[in-house]
Amino acid sequence: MINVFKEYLQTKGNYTAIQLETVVAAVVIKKLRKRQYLLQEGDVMKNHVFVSSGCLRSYTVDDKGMEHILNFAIENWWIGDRESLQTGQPSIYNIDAIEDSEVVLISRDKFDVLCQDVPPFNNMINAILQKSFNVAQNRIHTFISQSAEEKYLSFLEKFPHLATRVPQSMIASYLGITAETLSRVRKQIVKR
Amino acid sequence: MINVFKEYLQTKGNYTAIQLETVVAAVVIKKLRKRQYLLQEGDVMKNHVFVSSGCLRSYTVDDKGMEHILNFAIENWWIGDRESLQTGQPSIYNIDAIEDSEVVLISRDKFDVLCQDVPPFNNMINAILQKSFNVAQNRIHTFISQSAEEKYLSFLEKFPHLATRVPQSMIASYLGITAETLSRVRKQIVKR
DNA sequence: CGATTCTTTGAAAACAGTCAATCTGTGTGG
DNA sequence: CCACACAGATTGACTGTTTTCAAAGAATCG
Repeated sequence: MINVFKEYLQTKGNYTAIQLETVVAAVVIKKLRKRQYLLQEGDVMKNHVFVSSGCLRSYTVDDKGMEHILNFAIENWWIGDRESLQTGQPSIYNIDAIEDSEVVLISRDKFDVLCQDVPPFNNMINAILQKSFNVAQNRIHTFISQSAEEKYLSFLEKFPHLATRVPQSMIASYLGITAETLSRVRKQIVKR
Repeated sequence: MINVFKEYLQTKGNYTAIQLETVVAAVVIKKLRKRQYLLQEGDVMKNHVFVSSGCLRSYTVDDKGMEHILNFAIENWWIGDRESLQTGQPSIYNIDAIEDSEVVLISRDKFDVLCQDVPPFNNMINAILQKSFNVAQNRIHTFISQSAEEKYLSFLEKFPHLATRVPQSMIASYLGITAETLSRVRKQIVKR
Protein backbone atom coordinates (compact mmCIF):
# COMPACT_ATOMS: atom_id res chain seq x y z
CA MET A 1 0.00 0.00 0.00
CA ILE A 2 1.36 3.33 -1.08
CA ASN A 3 -0.34 4.92 1.92
CA VAL A 4 2.09 3.32 4.32
CA PHE A 5 4.87 5.11 2.50
CA LYS A 6 2.98 8.41 2.39
CA GLU A 7 2.32 8.30 6.10
CA TYR A 8 5.93 7.46 6.73
CA LEU A 9 7.04 10.51 4.75
CA GLN A 10 4.68 12.75 6.66
CA THR A 11 5.99 11.61 10.02
CA LYS A 12 9.55 12.22 8.89
CA GLY A 13 9.31 15.70 7.43
CA ASN A 14 7.16 18.64 6.49
CA TYR A 15 6.17 17.89 2.93
CA THR A 16 3.85 20.12 0.95
CA ALA A 17 1.10 18.32 -0.94
CA ILE A 18 3.00 18.87 -4.16
CA GLN A 19 6.23 17.57 -2.77
CA LEU A 20 4.47 14.49 -1.50
CA GLU A 21 3.06 13.81 -4.93
CA THR A 22 6.46 14.34 -6.51
CA VAL A 23 7.93 11.67 -4.29
CA VAL A 24 5.06 9.26 -4.70
CA ALA A 25 5.17 9.66 -8.47
CA ALA A 26 8.75 8.40 -8.46
CA VAL A 27 8.10 5.06 -6.81
CA VAL A 28 7.18 1.60 -7.97
CA ILE A 29 5.40 -0.89 -5.73
CA LYS A 30 6.52 -4.47 -5.76
CA LYS A 31 5.07 -7.49 -4.04
CA LEU A 32 7.32 -10.27 -2.84
CA ARG A 33 6.33 -13.71 -1.72
CA LYS A 34 8.06 -15.40 1.16
CA ARG A 35 11.51 -16.55 0.05
CA GLN A 36 11.47 -14.43 -3.10
CA TYR A 37 14.67 -12.61 -3.90
CA LEU A 38 14.93 -8.88 -4.28
CA LEU A 39 18.65 -9.00 -4.96
CA GLN A 40 21.08 -11.83 -5.57
CA GLU A 41 24.78 -11.89 -4.96
CA GLY A 42 26.45 -10.59 -8.11
CA ASP A 43 23.54 -8.37 -9.10
CA VAL A 44 23.85 -4.61 -9.09
CA MET A 45 21.50 -2.80 -6.74
CA LYS A 46 19.41 -0.52 -8.90
CA ASN A 47 16.80 0.78 -6.48
CA HIS A 48 16.42 2.24 -3.05
CA VAL A 49 14.07 -0.02 -1.13
CA PHE A 50 11.51 0.87 1.52
CA VAL A 51 9.53 -1.90 3.18
CA SER A 52 5.83 -1.06 3.45
CA SER A 53 4.78 -4.45 4.77
CA GLY A 54 6.38 -7.77 5.64
CA CYS A 55 9.97 -8.48 6.46
CA LEU A 56 13.16 -8.80 4.43
CA ARG A 57 16.76 -9.65 5.24
CA SER A 58 20.17 -9.06 3.66
CA TYR A 59 22.82 -11.75 4.01
CA THR A 60 25.82 -13.49 2.53
CA VAL A 61 26.47 -17.18 2.02
CA ASP A 62 30.00 -18.41 2.70
CA ASP A 63 31.95 -21.26 1.10
CA LYS A 64 30.52 -23.72 3.62
CA GLY A 65 26.99 -22.71 2.73
CA MET A 66 26.43 -20.83 5.97
CA GLU A 67 24.22 -17.76 5.87
CA HIS A 68 25.30 -14.58 7.64
CA ILE A 69 22.51 -12.08 8.12
CA LEU A 70 23.57 -8.46 7.99
CA ASN A 71 20.21 -6.79 8.44
CA PHE A 72 16.51 -7.26 8.84
CA ALA A 73 13.92 -4.76 7.66
CA ILE A 74 10.25 -4.69 8.60
CA GLU A 75 7.55 -2.12 7.81
CA ASN A 76 8.87 1.43 7.69
CA TRP A 77 12.49 0.43 7.41
CA TRP A 78 14.81 0.72 4.47
CA ILE A 79 17.01 -2.07 3.22
CA GLY A 80 19.64 -2.35 0.54
CA ASP A 81 23.28 -2.29 -0.33
CA ARG A 82 24.28 1.35 -0.46
CA GLU A 83 27.70 0.51 -1.67
CA SER A 84 26.48 -1.30 -4.75
CA LEU A 85 23.86 1.37 -5.33
CA GLN A 86 26.48 4.12 -5.26
CA THR A 87 29.31 2.50 -7.12
CA GLY A 88 27.36 0.35 -9.55
CA GLN A 89 29.49 -2.62 -8.49
CA PRO A 90 27.86 -6.04 -8.12
CA SER A 91 26.64 -6.66 -4.60
CA ILE A 92 28.08 -9.32 -2.35
CA TYR A 93 24.75 -9.60 -0.55
CA ASN A 94 21.50 -11.40 -1.10
CA ILE A 95 18.21 -9.82 -0.13
CA ASP A 96 15.03 -11.82 0.16
CA ALA A 97 11.65 -11.79 1.84
CA ILE A 98 11.15 -13.66 5.10
CA GLU A 99 7.40 -13.08 4.91
CA ASP A 100 5.09 -12.13 2.08
CA SER A 101 6.00 -8.48 1.72
CA GLU A 102 5.46 -5.30 -0.18
CA VAL A 103 8.24 -2.90 -0.99
CA VAL A 104 8.50 0.58 -2.44
CA LEU A 105 11.24 0.96 -5.04
CA ILE A 106 12.85 4.21 -6.11
CA SER A 107 15.37 4.01 -8.92
CA ARG A 108 18.77 5.44 -8.29
CA ASP A 109 18.29 8.28 -10.77
CA LYS A 110 14.88 9.32 -9.55
CA PHE A 111 16.09 9.10 -6.00
CA ASP A 112 18.94 11.49 -6.72
CA VAL A 113 16.56 13.90 -8.39
CA LEU A 114 14.27 13.80 -5.36
CA CYS A 115 17.20 14.56 -3.10
CA GLN A 116 18.00 17.61 -5.19
CA ASP A 117 14.51 18.92 -5.79
CA VAL A 118 12.66 18.05 -2.58
CA PRO A 119 14.48 19.45 0.45
CA PRO A 120 12.46 17.58 3.09
CA PHE A 121 13.20 14.34 1.26
CA ASN A 122 16.89 15.12 1.22
CA ASN A 123 16.86 15.95 4.93
CA MET A 124 15.01 12.78 5.71
CA ILE A 125 17.48 10.66 3.79
CA ASN A 126 20.41 12.28 5.55
CA ALA A 127 18.80 11.73 8.92
CA ILE A 128 18.25 8.07 8.08
CA LEU A 129 21.87 7.68 7.04
CA GLN A 130 22.99 9.29 10.29
CA LYS A 131 20.80 6.99 12.28
CA SER A 132 21.84 3.91 10.32
CA PHE A 133 25.44 4.78 11.04
CA ASN A 134 24.75 5.10 14.76
CA VAL A 135 22.99 1.76 14.78
CA ALA A 136 25.92 0.17 12.99
CA GLN A 137 28.42 1.66 15.46
CA ASN A 138 26.42 0.33 18.37
CA ARG A 139 26.25 -3.08 16.80
CA ILE A 140 30.01 -3.09 16.34
CA HIS A 141 30.37 -2.21 19.96
CA THR A 142 28.33 -5.22 21.01
CA PHE A 143 30.52 -7.44 18.85
CA ILE A 144 33.80 -6.29 20.33
CA SER A 145 32.62 -6.27 23.91
CA GLN A 146 29.88 -8.83 24.53
CA SER A 147 29.38 -12.59 24.88
CA ALA A 148 26.73 -14.57 23.04
CA GLU A 149 24.28 -14.17 25.90
CA GLU A 150 24.85 -10.44 26.24
CA LYS A 151 24.44 -9.93 22.53
CA TYR A 152 21.14 -11.77 22.58
CA LEU A 153 19.85 -9.75 25.53
CA SER A 154 20.87 -6.51 23.82
CA PHE A 155 19.03 -7.67 20.73
CA LEU A 156 15.88 -8.33 22.73
CA GLU A 157 16.05 -4.84 24.19
CA LYS A 158 16.59 -3.11 20.89
CA PHE A 159 14.27 -5.17 18.72
CA PRO A 160 11.63 -6.87 20.88
CA HIS A 161 9.24 -7.00 17.93
CA LEU A 162 11.74 -8.80 15.71
CA ALA A 163 12.51 -11.47 18.28
CA THR A 164 9.01 -12.87 18.03
CA ARG A 165 8.73 -12.46 14.33
CA VAL A 166 11.75 -14.04 12.66
CA PRO A 167 13.04 -17.59 13.21
CA GLN A 168 15.56 -17.96 16.01
CA SER A 169 18.09 -19.41 13.64
CA MET A 170 18.10 -16.13 11.76
CA ILE A 171 18.54 -14.11 14.92
CA ALA A 172 21.49 -16.33 15.76
CA SER A 173 22.95 -15.62 12.35
CA TYR A 174 22.42 -11.89 12.85
CA LEU A 175 24.27 -12.10 16.16
CA GLY A 176 27.15 -14.06 14.66
CA ILE A 177 26.48 -17.24 16.65
CA THR A 178 25.04 -20.66 15.74
CA ALA A 179 21.41 -21.61 16.18
CA GLU A 180 22.44 -24.27 18.71
CA THR A 181 24.34 -21.78 20.83
CA LEU A 182 21.40 -19.40 20.82
CA SER A 183 19.10 -22.21 21.89
CA ARG A 184 21.35 -22.99 24.84
CA VAL A 185 21.73 -19.35 25.75
CA ARG A 186 17.95 -18.99 25.88
CA LYS A 187 17.67 -22.02 28.09
CA GLN A 188 20.09 -20.45 30.55
CA ILE A 189 18.17 -17.19 30.57
CA VAL A 190 14.82 -18.83 31.23
CA LYS A 191 16.26 -20.68 34.23
CA ARG A 192 16.74 -17.40 36.04
CA MET B 1 49.24 22.47 10.70
CA ILE B 2 46.21 24.06 9.18
CA ASN B 3 47.62 23.32 5.75
CA VAL B 4 46.99 19.61 6.12
CA PHE B 5 43.33 20.39 6.56
CA LYS B 6 43.27 22.84 3.65
CA GLU B 7 44.84 20.31 1.34
CA TYR B 8 42.41 17.70 2.53
CA LEU B 9 39.49 19.98 1.68
CA GLN B 10 40.85 20.67 -1.77
CA THR B 11 41.20 17.00 -2.60
CA LYS B 12 37.62 16.36 -1.46
CA GLY B 13 35.76 19.11 -3.26
CA ASN B 14 35.86 22.14 -5.48
CA TYR B 15 36.13 24.99 -3.04
CA THR B 16 36.45 28.59 -4.14
CA ALA B 17 39.12 30.59 -2.34
CA ILE B 18 36.45 32.33 -0.34
CA GLN B 19 34.74 29.12 0.66
CA LEU B 20 38.05 27.70 1.75
CA GLU B 21 38.65 30.69 3.97
CA THR B 22 35.16 30.46 5.41
CA VAL B 23 35.82 26.90 6.46
CA VAL B 24 39.28 27.56 7.77
CA ALA B 25 38.01 30.55 9.77
CA ALA B 26 35.65 28.24 11.65
CA VAL B 27 38.25 25.86 13.01
CA VAL B 28 40.40 25.70 16.08
CA ILE B 29 43.66 23.78 16.17
CA LYS B 30 44.49 21.70 19.20
CA LYS B 31 47.61 19.79 20.08
CA LEU B 32 47.42 16.57 22.04
CA ARG B 33 50.22 14.72 23.72
CA LYS B 34 50.35 10.97 23.70
CA ARG B 35 47.73 9.62 26.13
CA GLN B 36 45.94 12.94 26.41
CA TYR B 37 42.15 12.76 26.34
CA LEU B 38 40.02 14.54 23.80
CA LEU B 39 36.81 13.19 25.28
CA GLN B 40 36.02 11.24 28.40
CA GLU B 41 33.10 8.93 29.04
CA GLY B 42 30.26 11.06 30.37
CA ASP B 43 31.35 14.21 28.54
CA VAL B 44 29.27 15.67 25.77
CA MET B 45 30.95 15.83 22.39
CA LYS B 46 31.02 19.50 21.41
CA ASN B 47 33.18 19.49 18.31
CA HIS B 48 33.68 17.72 15.05
CA VAL B 49 37.23 16.43 14.99
CA PHE B 50 39.61 16.06 12.08
CA VAL B 51 43.05 14.57 12.67
CA SER B 52 45.80 16.54 10.91
CA SER B 53 48.68 14.58 12.43
CA GLY B 54 49.20 11.71 14.82
CA CYS B 55 46.74 9.01 15.79
CA LEU B 56 43.71 8.86 18.08
CA ARG B 57 41.35 6.11 19.16
CA SER B 58 37.82 5.89 20.55
CA TYR B 59 37.00 3.16 23.05
CA THR B 60 34.97 2.06 26.04
CA VAL B 61 36.10 0.52 29.30
CA ASP B 62 33.94 -2.26 30.73
CA ASP B 63 33.31 -3.24 34.36
CA LYS B 64 36.34 -5.51 34.33
CA GLY B 65 38.56 -2.67 33.21
CA MET B 66 38.94 -4.03 29.69
CA GLU B 67 39.24 -1.54 26.85
CA HIS B 68 37.26 -2.03 23.66
CA ILE B 69 38.48 0.04 20.75
CA LEU B 70 35.80 1.21 18.36
CA ASN B 71 37.91 3.24 15.97
CA PHE B 72 41.33 4.54 15.12
CA ALA B 73 41.94 7.78 13.28
CA ILE B 74 45.21 8.88 11.70
CA GLU B 75 46.02 11.93 9.55
CA ASN B 76 43.16 12.92 7.25
CA TRP B 77 40.54 10.92 9.12
CA TRP B 78 37.72 12.14 11.27
CA ILE B 79 36.91 10.82 14.70
CA GLY B 80 34.18 11.44 17.20
CA ASP B 81 30.88 10.34 18.60
CA ARG B 82 28.24 11.53 16.19
CA GLU B 83 25.46 10.38 18.44
CA SER B 84 26.57 12.55 21.35
CA LEU B 85 27.31 15.43 18.99
CA GLN B 86 23.81 15.27 17.54
CA THR B 87 21.76 14.60 20.61
CA GLY B 88 23.80 16.46 23.20
CA GLN B 89 23.75 13.33 25.35
CA PRO B 90 26.88 12.37 27.30
CA SER B 91 29.10 10.03 25.34
CA ILE B 92 29.78 6.45 26.39
CA TYR B 93 33.16 6.61 24.66
CA ASN B 94 36.61 7.83 25.51
CA ILE B 95 38.82 9.38 22.88
CA ASP B 96 42.52 9.86 23.40
CA ALA B 97 45.76 10.26 21.51
CA ILE B 98 47.93 7.21 20.86
CA GLU B 99 50.71 9.44 19.54
CA ASP B 100 51.45 13.14 19.94
CA SER B 101 48.83 14.54 17.62
CA GLU B 102 47.23 17.62 16.22
CA VAL B 103 43.54 17.93 15.59
CA VAL B 104 41.24 20.41 13.89
CA LEU B 105 38.11 21.21 15.87
CA ILE B 106 34.90 22.64 14.47
CA SER B 107 32.18 23.43 16.96
CA ARG B 108 28.79 21.91 16.39
CA ASP B 109 27.17 25.25 15.59
CA LYS B 110 29.82 26.46 13.19
CA PHE B 111 29.84 23.09 11.54
CA ASP B 112 26.10 23.26 10.89
CA VAL B 113 26.48 26.75 9.46
CA LEU B 114 29.22 25.53 7.14
CA CYS B 115 27.00 22.71 5.95
CA GLN B 116 24.30 25.20 5.11
CA ASP B 117 26.42 27.93 3.56
CA VAL B 118 29.21 26.05 1.82
CA PRO B 119 27.79 23.46 -0.59
CA PRO B 120 31.07 21.65 -1.28
CA PHE B 121 31.56 21.27 2.46
CA ASN B 122 28.10 19.82 2.85
CA ASN B 123 28.68 17.40 0.00
CA MET B 124 31.98 16.34 1.45
CA ILE B 125 30.44 15.65 4.83
CA ASN B 126 27.67 13.58 3.32
CA ALA B 127 30.16 11.60 1.30
CA ILE B 128 32.17 10.91 4.43
CA LEU B 129 29.09 9.75 6.27
CA GLN B 130 28.20 7.43 3.39
CA LYS B 131 31.68 6.01 3.39
CA SER B 132 31.80 5.64 7.16
CA PHE B 133 28.57 3.72 7.00
CA ASN B 134 29.94 1.38 4.34
CA VAL B 135 33.05 0.77 6.40
CA ALA B 136 30.92 0.01 9.44
CA GLN B 137 28.76 -2.44 7.46
CA ASN B 138 31.81 -4.25 6.21
CA ARG B 139 33.22 -4.45 9.68
CA ILE B 140 29.97 -5.94 10.96
CA HIS B 141 30.21 -8.49 8.20
CA THR B 142 33.64 -9.58 9.33
CA PHE B 143 32.33 -9.97 12.88
CA ILE B 144 29.44 -12.21 11.95
CA SER B 145 31.34 -14.35 9.49
CA GLN B 146 35.03 -14.55 10.34
CA SER B 147 37.38 -16.21 12.83
CA ALA B 148 40.07 -14.38 14.79
CA GLU B 149 42.66 -15.17 12.14
CA GLU B 150 40.47 -14.10 9.25
CA LYS B 151 39.59 -10.86 10.98
CA TYR B 152 43.26 -10.09 11.49
CA LEU B 153 44.10 -10.83 7.87
CA SER B 154 41.23 -8.61 6.71
CA PHE B 155 42.52 -5.89 8.96
CA LEU B 156 46.00 -6.13 7.46
CA GLU B 157 44.55 -5.81 3.98
CA LYS B 158 42.40 -2.83 4.78
CA PHE B 159 44.77 -0.94 7.06
CA PRO B 160 48.34 -2.03 6.39
CA HIS B 161 49.64 1.32 7.64
CA LEU B 162 47.84 0.99 10.97
CA ALA B 163 49.17 -2.49 11.66
CA THR B 164 52.71 -1.21 11.99
CA ARG B 165 51.77 1.91 13.83
CA VAL B 166 49.60 1.01 16.79
CA PRO B 167 50.37 -1.58 19.48
CA GLN B 168 49.19 -5.09 18.72
CA SER B 169 47.16 -5.17 21.88
CA MET B 170 45.08 -2.31 20.51
CA ILE B 171 44.55 -4.04 17.20
CA ALA B 172 43.37 -7.09 19.14
CA SER B 173 40.92 -4.91 21.01
CA TYR B 174 39.68 -3.40 17.75
CA LEU B 175 39.11 -6.91 16.39
CA GLY B 176 37.27 -8.03 19.50
CA ILE B 177 39.88 -10.59 20.54
CA THR B 178 42.48 -10.69 23.32
CA ALA B 179 46.10 -9.65 22.88
CA GLU B 180 47.16 -13.22 23.64
CA THR B 181 44.96 -14.66 20.93
CA LEU B 182 46.29 -12.18 18.41
CA SER B 183 49.83 -13.08 19.33
CA ARG B 184 49.09 -16.76 18.73
CA VAL B 185 47.27 -16.05 15.50
CA ARG B 186 50.29 -14.15 14.22
CA LYS B 187 52.56 -17.01 15.13
CA GLN B 188 50.41 -19.37 13.07
CA ILE B 189 50.44 -17.04 10.09
CA VAL B 190 54.22 -16.63 10.11
CA LYS B 191 54.69 -20.40 10.11
CA ARG B 192 53.19 -20.56 6.65
C1' DC C 1 71.21 1.08 32.53
C1' DG C 2 66.59 0.71 34.86
C1' DA C 3 61.79 1.31 34.36
C1' DT C 4 57.96 0.79 31.78
C1' DT C 5 55.27 -0.98 28.24
C1' DC C 6 54.22 -4.46 25.06
C1' DT C 7 54.48 -9.21 23.44
C1' DT C 8 54.97 -14.00 23.90
C1' DT C 9 54.28 -18.49 26.04
C1' DG C 10 52.16 -22.27 28.80
C1' DA C 11 48.50 -24.70 31.09
C1' DA C 12 43.85 -24.88 32.45
C1' DA C 13 39.16 -23.46 32.01
C1' DA C 14 35.33 -21.42 29.69
C1' DC C 15 32.98 -20.78 25.66
C1' DA C 16 31.17 -21.65 21.21
C1' DG C 17 30.88 -24.73 17.17
C1' DT C 18 29.86 -29.28 14.88
C1' DC C 19 27.28 -33.23 13.85
C1' DA C 20 23.62 -36.22 14.49
C1' DA C 21 19.37 -37.37 16.59
C1' DT C 22 15.09 -36.12 18.53
C1' DC C 23 11.29 -33.16 19.52
C1' DT C 24 7.67 -29.65 18.41
C1' DG C 25 4.53 -27.16 15.98
C1' DT C 26 2.37 -25.99 11.50
C1' DG C 27 0.28 -26.65 7.46
C1' DT C 28 -1.18 -29.67 3.52
C1' DG C 29 -3.26 -33.19 0.96
C1' DG C 30 -5.83 -37.34 1.15
C1' DC D 1 -10.16 -34.82 10.46
C1' DC D 2 -6.16 -37.39 10.43
C1' DA D 3 -1.60 -38.67 8.86
C1' DC D 4 2.29 -37.05 7.14
C1' DA D 5 5.82 -33.96 5.71
C1' DC D 6 8.51 -30.13 6.73
C1' DA D 7 10.79 -26.46 8.96
C1' DG D 8 12.52 -24.95 13.04
C1' DA D 9 14.15 -25.74 17.84
C1' DT D 10 16.32 -28.47 21.20
C1' DT D 11 19.53 -31.80 23.16
C1' DG D 12 23.76 -34.66 23.80
C1' DA D 13 28.43 -35.82 23.06
C1' DC D 14 32.42 -34.27 21.19
C1' DT D 15 35.79 -31.04 19.11
C1' DG D 16 37.92 -26.86 18.46
C1' DT D 17 38.72 -22.11 19.49
C1' DT D 18 39.34 -18.39 22.53
C1' DT D 19 39.98 -16.63 27.15
C1' DT D 20 42.14 -16.38 31.53
C1' DC D 21 45.85 -15.98 34.59
C1' DA D 22 50.51 -16.00 35.57
C1' DA D 23 55.12 -15.70 34.25
C1' DA D 24 58.86 -14.74 31.33
C1' DG D 25 60.85 -12.29 27.29
C1' DA D 26 61.57 -8.32 24.05
C1' DA D 27 61.50 -3.62 22.98
C1' DT D 28 61.48 1.22 23.94
C1' DC D 29 62.53 5.44 26.30
C1' DG D 30 64.33 8.56 29.45
